[in-house]
Amino acid sequence: MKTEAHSFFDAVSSLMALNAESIELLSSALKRVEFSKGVMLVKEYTVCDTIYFIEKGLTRTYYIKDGKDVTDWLSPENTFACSIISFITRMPDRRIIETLELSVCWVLNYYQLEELYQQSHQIERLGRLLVNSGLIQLQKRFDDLHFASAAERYKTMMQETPTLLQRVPLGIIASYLGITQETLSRIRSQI
Amino acid sequence: MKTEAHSFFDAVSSLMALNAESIELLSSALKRVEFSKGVMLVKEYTVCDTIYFIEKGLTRTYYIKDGKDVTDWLSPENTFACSIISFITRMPDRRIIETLELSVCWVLNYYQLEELYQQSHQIERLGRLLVNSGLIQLQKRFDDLHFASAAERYKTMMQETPTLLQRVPLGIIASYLGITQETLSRIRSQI
DNA sequence: CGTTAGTTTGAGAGGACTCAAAGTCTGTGG
DNA sequence: CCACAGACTTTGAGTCCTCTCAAACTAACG
Repeated sequence: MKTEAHSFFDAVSSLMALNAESIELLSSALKRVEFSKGVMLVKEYTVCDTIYFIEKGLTRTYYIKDGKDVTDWLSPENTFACSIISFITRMPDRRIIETLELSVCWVLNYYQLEELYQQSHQIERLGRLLVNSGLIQLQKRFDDLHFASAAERYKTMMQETPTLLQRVPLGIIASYLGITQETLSRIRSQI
Repeated sequence: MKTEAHSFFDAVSSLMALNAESIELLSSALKRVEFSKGVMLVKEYTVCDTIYFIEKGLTRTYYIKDGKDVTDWLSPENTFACSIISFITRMPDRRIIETLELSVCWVLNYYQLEELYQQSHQIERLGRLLVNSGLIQLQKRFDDLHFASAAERYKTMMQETPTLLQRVPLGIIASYLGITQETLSRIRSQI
């Protein structure tokens, strides 16, 4: 048995309790990998075969729209990074994932995960619950973008993920919030 | 065995093949209900205990933000309607679901579904795949809202769901797209 | 045929954008 | 330990998109 992936199991324990067999199966599928800052984990227009659980560090998922850099998602420690549309549909996607800091990840391969789903009802359930929680997070960000002003969105982020604001460059935060960096700078100066 | 829920099984067949047992289990859990136009299926600030599969008709999910009506989701035939955050988290949510047309639905109760998940690995898998496809739809709308102009969003909708534009009042479409109805009216007059 | 729901049009205000330039911070090499 | 380069942030001016408020118009329904 490999080194136990503590942080991964800690994180998913809030969703459900796993029995020894499931832990064993997952442990042998999870691989620990370290990446230095600025490494591209998923390339543009490729099929994403990997889920990254971030034990330490930070990644961002972004794409290029009309020559401009759009930050889709930020994944700090104890969260997941994945080019989710590509992972699910098995089609290439424009999303790129890169590390913003030196990062330690537990990686899970698509085909291995599919096998685990076949073998284990419990892991299939865990998969469902993980997607559930992803859906909720996305829905919350969607609501925020839907009818909140730039300043409201920034305030939401100050409440929800204040640490990210200190670790991530302003331009990336701005794009994550759906505004320009000049606008964000001005919002910030008024608070 | 109850009347078979043809349209439901047709819709999910693209996700996976179900064996006879799963079909039997789901059939006995699904209940067919008709609602006239303008009926509230889920009330504001309640826990949503039901998934609605729309066989015929149309619902919208919306909430009131600062006294204004925000349309979150539209569910035409062969899609699902659910106050998803509430359904998953079991917490009350501001989202309201109402019918916009006379509608025929197959309804699935939260607790019955949980039982089915316990009993059947295959149904658990179906649940996971359904959430997957919900996540993809939401991600696409999120992308659209993130860095596309009002006109671009309208054009996307013309491509993706043109029939909705003819069935749903302009004010609701506008709010679904995250703009005011006056702006949408002006965009439309320029095309 | 009147009432209500839905849509369009107008004028003015304001938020966010673009382009441009000036600061500020930080790490590295001399 | 300083100086400089490159990355990041702020500030300014002008423009444009979208909003608000108000009013007129149109369609649908009982």
